[in-house]
Formats: sequence, structure tokens, C-alpha cells
Amino acid sequence: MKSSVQAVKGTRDYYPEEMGLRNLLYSTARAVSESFGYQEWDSPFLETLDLYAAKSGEELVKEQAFVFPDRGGDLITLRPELTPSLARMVAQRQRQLVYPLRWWSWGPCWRYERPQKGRTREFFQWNVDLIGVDSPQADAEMIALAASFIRQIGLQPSQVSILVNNRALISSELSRMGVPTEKSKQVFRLIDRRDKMSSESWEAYALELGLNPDQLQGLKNLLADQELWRKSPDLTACFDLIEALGLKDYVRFAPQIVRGLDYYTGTVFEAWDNDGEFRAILGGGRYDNLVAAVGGDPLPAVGFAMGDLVVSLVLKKFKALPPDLGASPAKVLVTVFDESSLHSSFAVAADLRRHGFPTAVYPEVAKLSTQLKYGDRMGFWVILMLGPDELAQDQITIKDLRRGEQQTIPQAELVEQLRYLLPPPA
RNA sequence: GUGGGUGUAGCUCAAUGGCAGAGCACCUGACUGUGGAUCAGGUGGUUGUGGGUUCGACCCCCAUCACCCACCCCA
Repeated sequence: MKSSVQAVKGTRDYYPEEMGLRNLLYSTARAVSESFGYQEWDSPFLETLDLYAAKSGEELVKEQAFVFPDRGGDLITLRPELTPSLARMVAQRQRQLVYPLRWWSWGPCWRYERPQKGRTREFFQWNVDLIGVDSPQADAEMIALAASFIRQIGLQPSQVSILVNNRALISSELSRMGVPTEKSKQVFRLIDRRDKMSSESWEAYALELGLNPDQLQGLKNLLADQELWRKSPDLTACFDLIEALGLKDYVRFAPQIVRGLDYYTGTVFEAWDNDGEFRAILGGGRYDNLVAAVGGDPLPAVGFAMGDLVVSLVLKKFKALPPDLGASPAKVLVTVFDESSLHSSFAVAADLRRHGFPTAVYPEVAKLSTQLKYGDRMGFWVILMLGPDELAQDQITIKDLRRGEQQTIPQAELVEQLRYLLPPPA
């Protein structure tokens, strides 16, 4: 029934199955990051409020971050994202680090928001950044790394795409249409909302911003122009490299992607499920001003972040999750027949562990059907049985649950048989 | 911060204001050495909580808490 003490609003409990998914995301993020030569870093979960006030949008931080005074009265923030901490750490050692930096991180972040589908107050975020280089090659690598993750986690190009644009390209097109530079920030916001509003209210919003009808039509043409990227040398080079990396199927140009944040300066990208059912799976781009914003010297950078929630929803939707997330980490279960054979069962289990096979042994004497059912439900691959019949002849029975077969063999051949039936020992 | 919805068995959900139910899960047995499948039986409830209306409340009303969805926002 309902427990009297509840979990904190917006948090999740990680039962073994959910922990399996969390670990899958983490291990995949790690594997992909490292395959591109990125190093893991981390920061404190607690930061000063000042760190986030240094960025634009300080009002959002005050309203959406967990902020509380420490005993000395300083305002402490539970980190709502990783990038400001990264910028702080880079600025602190800016002269001693070896560039380009290839850094990745994974960890919990907190935002004080109303929980809803795909959004909790505590979540995990994967962050990847390439710092110190201002080149389309760097942009291409970042997009390719994101695409590699999507492929590695088991999502197909028919299911998920990475949409790429360039803010500098859109800016120059806007000024060519006579949109004043001081309006570009608002127009980016307008573009960002294109798919979130009805076309009538979107056009009304555009005219409200002061666009004339010609400029509005020009903007609509712009957003419909799938070949616009050819006008951008950066995007042209970027797409060419992504093709060389063999990931072109996941990536396409999308002029409506501009990102909501103000600090992006060039290439921007987001990964979406192709039905547009959820929010962006991941998002990022080039941000060449952020390190300077926290007190360092100007340093170009490109990166992206991915929360654990939306990608999990997408994986569930496409049934791309491995079926054994809640299974026992051991593949072998040794049953216990009766009091007199208990010692032998435990000895077999110990011997298998010494040979590198993770092995569980049933922890009490119980009916065999109970033990088999347990083994089945916990996802073991093989169950070992040794009762009076086997023990009398130094034999053991191996039941292969996945094939529904069993055989009785000399105990001396057990390890050899398991090497055949199981993944290689650790 | 704003609006809407839902709270009934472990889970998913039924039940004109009139005996609180089903499916799944679980336990037992059919099957004293064999999981998944089938069949039979069984355990399981202060209907979120507190008030009110009523002869009578899961149902109507008020309050409260929790969760969900959307808006807002998304670093």
C-alpha cells in the first residue's frame, strides 16, 4: 500500500530494472565518448548562484534552479546543467590545459519545475564538449559523436534524426532581407516557435515584432529552403565530413532549428524522433563566448547535452531497450536439492566464481520447481542441478533455459560446457 | 506560476446513491527431481486523507494531499 513517507516530488527511485537502463545510458555515453578520444570530468553538484548569474537568463536560474542559503548565508545552487561548471573549470586553468580539450561528463542535475512527461526535477545529463577550436571539422565531430550514440543505443535513421542549422547563416540571410541586427535575437525566438504555434498566430507574432509582409514572406521562404545550407561554407564542410564519417543517414539540414538559448553563435543542432512526438532528445551547438562570460579569455567551443528522460521515452517507444535490463548479473544459478547436498551446491558455485563466471546459488532448500521458476524470472541463462543421482556419480545437470534443453555431464566437464553456453568469463 | 484530469487489491482498471468486482500478478494443488503453457482452488480492500449531504456514499458537496497531462519555461 501507500508508504507513509514519500519520495521527494519530481525524483525517481531506481529499482534494478531502471538502474539497468540508467547504467546502459551511462555506459553507452562513456563508450562513445571514449571512442572519439574524450576524457571524463566532473564538477561539484553544488555551485554558487553567481556562476549561473554570469550567463544570460539569470531570471530563469532564480526561478528554475534549486537555490538555498548555506549556514553562512551564501546562496548555493544544485547544478541545473553542466556547461557553466565546465566553463568555470576551464577558465580556472585556462593557461595550463592542453588544447583542444575533448571532455565529457555524466551526472545528476536538478531543476525546480513542475514535473510532467519527460521532465523531472532530478535527472541525468550527458555533456560533451570540444573546446579551443573554431572549425567546421570540430562541429562535424560533435554531430558525428551524437549520431554515433544514437546508433550505438539502437535507434535507426528512420526513427531519429539530427537536425542541423547555423545561426550565422540565418543571421546573414536576415540582414540581407533588411531585418535590423538588433531584432535578430527576437527573430530567432520567432523561428524557434514556428512549430509550437498555429500558422495564423505565428504570422501575427511576426508582424507584431515589426517584420513587414515582404520580410515575413522572405522568412517563410527561408524556412522552407532545404538547400539553404549550400550558402554556408561551414555547413557545407560540416556535412561533407559527416558523410566521410559514415553517419550521413542520421543528419540533415533544418533551417528552423535555432535553439532557444542566446549563447549559441554558429552551428546548432538537435536530435528528434522523426514523428516529433517528444521534445528534443539532445541539443547543442557552437558557443564561442561562454568561457569569457565566466571570467576567462575568449575561447571557442562546441558541445551538446542530452538528458536521460527523453531518450528513454524514445527507446521505449521504438522498443529498442534490451529485454534483460532487470535480469540477474549472474548467468548461472545453482539449485539446492536438500540439506545433505547443500555443501556441494555451494562448493560448485564457489568454483565457478573462481573461473570467472558470476554465479548465484539458491539460498535455502526449496522445492525444485520454486527454484526453477526463480531462475526463469530472474533471467538466468543456465541452471545447475545436483541431487542424489548426480552426486552419486560425480555428475551435474545443466539446464539451458533459453533453449529448453538439459544434459547431465561429469562435473569435471562443467567449466568447459559453460564456456560454450555463456559469454566469455570476465 | 496558470489550467485540466485522476486517486478502488501488488499492477491495469470496472462498479444508476443500494452486497466492492474482473484481468494480470502472487500462493497452493493437479506434478514428492523440472521454469515458460493449461486447469482447479485460494490469499489479498479503512475505495488517498478529513469533513459534509443522505435511511444509505467508491459514487454527490467542501477541504486537503498525492500523482498525471498541458501551458509557461527549457540552461
